[in-house]
Amino acid sequence: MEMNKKDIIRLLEQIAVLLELKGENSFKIAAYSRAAQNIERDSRALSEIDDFTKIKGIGKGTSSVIMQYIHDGKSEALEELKKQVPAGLIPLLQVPGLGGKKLSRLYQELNVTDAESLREALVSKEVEALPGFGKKSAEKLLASLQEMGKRPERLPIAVVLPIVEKLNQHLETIPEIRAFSIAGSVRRMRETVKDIDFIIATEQPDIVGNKLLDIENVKEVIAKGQTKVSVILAEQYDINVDFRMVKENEFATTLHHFTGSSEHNVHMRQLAKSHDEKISEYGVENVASQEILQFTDEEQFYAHFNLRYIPPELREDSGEIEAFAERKIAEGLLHLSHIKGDLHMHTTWSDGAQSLEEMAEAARRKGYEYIAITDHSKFLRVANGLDETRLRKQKEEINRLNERYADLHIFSGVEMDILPDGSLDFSDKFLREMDFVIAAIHSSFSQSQEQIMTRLKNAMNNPYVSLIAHPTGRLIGKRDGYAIDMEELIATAAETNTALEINANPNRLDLSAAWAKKAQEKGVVLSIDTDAHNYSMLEDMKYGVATARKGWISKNTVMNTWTAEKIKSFCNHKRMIEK
DNA sequence: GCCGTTTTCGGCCCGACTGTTTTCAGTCG
Repeated sequence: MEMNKKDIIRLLEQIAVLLELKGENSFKIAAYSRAAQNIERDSRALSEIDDFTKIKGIGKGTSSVIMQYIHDGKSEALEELKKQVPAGLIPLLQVPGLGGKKLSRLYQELNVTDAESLREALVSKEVEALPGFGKKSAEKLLASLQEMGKRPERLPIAVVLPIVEKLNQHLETIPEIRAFSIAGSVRRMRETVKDIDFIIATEQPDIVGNKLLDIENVKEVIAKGQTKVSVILAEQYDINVDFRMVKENEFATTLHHFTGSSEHNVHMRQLAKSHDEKISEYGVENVASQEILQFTDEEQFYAHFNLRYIPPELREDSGEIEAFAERKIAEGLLHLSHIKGDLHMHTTWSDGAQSLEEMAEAARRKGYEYIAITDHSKFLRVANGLDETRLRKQKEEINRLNERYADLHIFSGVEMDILPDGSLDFSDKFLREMDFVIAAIHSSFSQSQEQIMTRLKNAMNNPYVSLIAHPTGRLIGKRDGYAIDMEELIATAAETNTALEINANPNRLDLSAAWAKKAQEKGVVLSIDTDAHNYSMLEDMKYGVATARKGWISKNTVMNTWTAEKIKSFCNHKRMIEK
């Protein structure tokens, strides 16, 4: 069996979960998950790693487990654990209130092996008779067992962002709030999130706490105290929202703490510890003097540790703490204010809601220097795709607008379909008339990887195609996208001078942060575009930028931070060399 | 299980909360 890194990572993670269920020493468990993490983070392919013990966090033990797995195609350590721990216990780790230790005891003493046998043991009151458990915990467990499976464990960020927006507006109206901020994985711009966290600075937690309960769609109040209000909102799905209330001088450290990731926090705390300091959500304590330092904002907090401000998107403990000790990386990182235009949007000519002129006016109001109008091509009938005649007509209108605007340049573009047979929707002869050609797949998603790659490579090898839109076709939490060999796509993009898109629509975020990072490493140019079908979708740019930042993308990599002139020469360059 | 100018043992991030306990273990973020 051909083994890859993902297999190794899965092996180590499986071992960690099974050890947890055995109630093993938590540091041993952590050692396996850390090993998995560090392998994932290592940019080398499996075949390029000759000595695993050279990777941090991997010693003799883990290394020999890995080597045996690679050599034999199976792992004795894993098989042994699987014999000791029933597979049905694994999903039960997700039940709130159940960790490895308790589950392990339920298995050993009551022979609980899956959700059904747990339910039986709860109903028959065997669980509450067990020392360390009790009536109350049994009731809670039964309740959360019923809730399980009613909704996906993590929600796509696109589902959550509008709710966060609504909460932001509600918090704005409470005068007793001195400052507030979203925290948690939403602030870090993870693709999926479990709950919503807000940090609130206030001197009047009682009043604020009451006003928080006025939020629309509160279905249940889980907790309401001096420091924390926790509610469940009944939105499209039920979602848990935690509000943490602290004093103003604790706000920065609390925000940092609850923004996470927990791996980032652990690393920061290790750093502090090496200076004889202790980080908690309330401040940084000097262990010797017991003096507690507080900060007016996160910038100061990081500065205390001689670090540049690390943006939330990067806080995943993937090397950011070392990197932001340097000025260079912090300053090269992309920022929303660097974006000069949007190179992918639709109008009423195809399936957009606003006219060409309306979209142009909206872009001017945003202060953009340029946009590309990229309506669908003729193949996409359902979207009223444009043929050659209509595109030429549209170009006339664009020319008229370009004459009128001194402050905005409009590229006459098209989002051209890559057809199922691998051909393109327009001839080279016609494409030459267009300023900016995007190619994209909108059909036959279920083709083999070979067919999909042939289509994409045909498009990238075309001298007039400057950009591949939403390269994987995924919809987060809804659709995986087509079968694609990303390494090959990135290599071809680099070879052919074709840019790849980070589609900013929060349902897509395609390329993902991780792939965008790989693409940048290989020298591929990126474009961050909203694919807007109406005014308000132009505002999605911030999510695209956040995704790029999560992938450590620097300003220079992104073509829509360039001048219009530079974009023109990028497109022309490809046309020249490939003629 | 990993790690080490306090190196072969004894740590490993910190604090709150909960329920079960007479002083704490387990879970969570």
